[in-house]
Amino acid sequence: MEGHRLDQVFGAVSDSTRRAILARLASSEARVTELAEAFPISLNSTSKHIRVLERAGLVRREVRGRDHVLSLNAGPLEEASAWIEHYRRFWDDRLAALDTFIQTKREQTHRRNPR
Amino acid sequence: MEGHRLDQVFGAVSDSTRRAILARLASSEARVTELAEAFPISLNSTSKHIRVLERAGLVRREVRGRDHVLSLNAGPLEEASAWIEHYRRFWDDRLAALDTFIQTKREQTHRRNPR
DNA sequence: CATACATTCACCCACATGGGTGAATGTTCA
DNA sequence: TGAACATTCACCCATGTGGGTGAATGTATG
Repeated sequence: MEGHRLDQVFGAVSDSTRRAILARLASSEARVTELAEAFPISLNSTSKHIRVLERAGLVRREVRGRDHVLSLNAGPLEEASAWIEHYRRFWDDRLAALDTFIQTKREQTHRRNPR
Repeated sequence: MEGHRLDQVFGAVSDSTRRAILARLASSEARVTELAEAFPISLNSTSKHIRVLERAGLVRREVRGRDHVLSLNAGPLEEASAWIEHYRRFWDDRLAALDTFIQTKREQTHRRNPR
């Protein structure tokens, strides 16, 4: 089955630690160690999470000497957003149709039992 | 780390087979076997995928005799959408700020080197 | 009742992942 | 150069998952 990129993006944000990392990076860029200190997991675990986010294109890395500075890149969320919105639109339409149906039913009932 | 529901929703849609199942269910409800026939995986694999989608609340099951009829429930995508939109908004703001910055820089340059 | 059909359950396998520890590598700086 | 620091690499472990097969369960129907 195709869809490699969406797999990675959705997979990356399906972990709450990684979502927290993204939230942290939204306020400002940070080093790996800084991120590790902000969460109750080891430095190495943090490093792995960052790699997952990087693979999905959601985090960019700039090596400055011995520091690796991470920053948020929300670009890849574009496609994910489009995918979700498609279903939300479908859903809204479906709810609207249901509403129309109920409305019609009610009118029919009124016609059959007037007041 | 909290965030259980988003984990399940994002995790569910991070697999392209499951996204295909959702796409199929968007056109009409279907039985487990019907879905299994539509994809190059076994009936049992399909059943497992459906369970994942059900756990995330994206698919509802109605048992009619010996048939289990699945239907799409896009409701849980609401929260997922909100999460993504938050970052997209951040991203748009950031791009706008960058644009303003470039604009300002350009004006400064013009002031320094007038025509 | 007996049979066919729909679905799940109970396993198996290979592989990814989220967590950890300790060592290796690379960079800064006194 | 040598020491301190930042990060990754190479492992280990438990668990989940995507795939499979074969048996068990439950329902419909001749």
